Amino acid sequence: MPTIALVDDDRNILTSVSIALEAEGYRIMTYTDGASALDGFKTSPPDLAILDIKMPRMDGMETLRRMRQKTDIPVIFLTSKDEEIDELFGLKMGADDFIRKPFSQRLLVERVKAVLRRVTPKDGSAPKETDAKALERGSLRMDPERHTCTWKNEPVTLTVTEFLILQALAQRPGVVKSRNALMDAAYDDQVYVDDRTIDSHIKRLRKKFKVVDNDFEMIETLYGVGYRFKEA
Amino acid sequence: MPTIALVDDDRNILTSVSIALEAEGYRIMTYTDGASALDGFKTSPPDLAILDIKMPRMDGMETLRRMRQKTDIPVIFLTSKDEEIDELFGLKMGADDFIRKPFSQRLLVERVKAVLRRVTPKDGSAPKETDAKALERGSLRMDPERHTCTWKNEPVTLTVTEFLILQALAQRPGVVKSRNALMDAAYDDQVYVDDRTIDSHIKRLRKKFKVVDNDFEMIETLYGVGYRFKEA
DNA sequence: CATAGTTGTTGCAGAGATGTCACATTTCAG
DNA sequence: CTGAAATGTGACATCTCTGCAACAACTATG
Repeated sequence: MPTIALVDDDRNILTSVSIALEAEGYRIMTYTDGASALDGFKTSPPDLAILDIKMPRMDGMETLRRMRQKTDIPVIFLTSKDEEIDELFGLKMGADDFIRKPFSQRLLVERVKAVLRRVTPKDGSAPKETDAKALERGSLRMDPERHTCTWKNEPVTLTVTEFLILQALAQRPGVVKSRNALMDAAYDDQVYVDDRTIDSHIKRLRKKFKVVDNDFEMIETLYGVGYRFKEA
Repeated sequence: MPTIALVDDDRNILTSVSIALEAEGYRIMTYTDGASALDGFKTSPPDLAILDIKMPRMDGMETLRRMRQKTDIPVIFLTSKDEEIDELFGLKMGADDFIRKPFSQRLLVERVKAVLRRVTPKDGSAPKETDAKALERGSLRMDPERHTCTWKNEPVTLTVTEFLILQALAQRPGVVKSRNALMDAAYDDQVYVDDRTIDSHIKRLRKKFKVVDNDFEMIETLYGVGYRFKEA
């Protein structure tokens, strides 16, 4: 069963929503502020996060922004009536849904199900690692639809293979990808190339980024393991 | 009679619009969220989809985004007064029309008819891609109804195929279209032509535009990916 | 039926991308 | 510290993709 993270400074909401969702069989993790939530996500990332948009210390927006630097965990925002403006911004940040307070338990459960259904294809098809979704990781931006890539707003021209490899790396910053994993990301199944080929592409990627930023060091090498995109 | 899919979380709208459109003789399918709509489209694709842009907010956009990866079913968005910004975004995503809430039944029916008229050639042949709405992208103007095309107010005479291909490209500036995507746009389903054929048409398009503007460079080639119309 | 216009295909040359190799350099275990 | 293994790097041959032009088939039209 999917795990759902609940982030809200209002403990009443925390408990009531927990009960409602647990009744549906979901596993719930609760946090009272964005910072600790982000912390918790590191060790045990949920399948879905429900964020209160208005929290002390770090609000929902900021929490989402930081989350998006590392993952694509779907997010549902809890908003008040008078926070409509934020929704537009949230949309841009990659929020998946909004629920206006006050809300019924039933509505919430429905929305949660809807988002999860959308994100997880129910048929047994392998969850596509490489989504056609635009990516933003710190100063890196990639848009598969447009086949564009920018670093610190400077355009970087990548070839198809380079694009796919970088995408696979940037998808999960801080996570090591073996050369085989990168091959899977860049080539059709049944196509096998030498390990060292990946090295070449990494070399070319680094080179291209150094042109626009001489201090570019985002692609790290893990001796004997693979490569990873540096965590923000 | 054409089938129209209606996607909105507000059941009042769902029923009232259904009634209005059914009165015109259309077959209606209703969904309360984007996910189930996409699901339904798989088995029975409609001729037109009307999406509420903020079912939950993201859902309209996201639904369209996912639709556009597979089909070119025309889409009309329902938006609120204060969502002007979204229209720009929606246009980028490839929406065909927008209707502001609140709207009259008569207006809605009119728009639906207009979009369907453009998209569906009067004979029973399969609807091609191409939203037949007049298009204006920077200095480019295309009017499918009149089959006219101008660049910087200078007329450019295009053949049917050329027109369709350019239209597909200009529809979403900055977005790469693979040769296959362009074929889908220009030909009936099940018609396959050589990749190089697209190249030929691109060549002819470029040539024709160069006649009126020697510096015309709007059609970009992306090695190994496809073509794209330069973003404004 | 003739003609002008349109369209799909083909071949080729040039440009670009890619995989591999050889060699330099780094890392790591012992 | 030392050697083996892994990685960085530049060069290069190969392969792929694209632009172009020519051509033949096809279509519409009168």
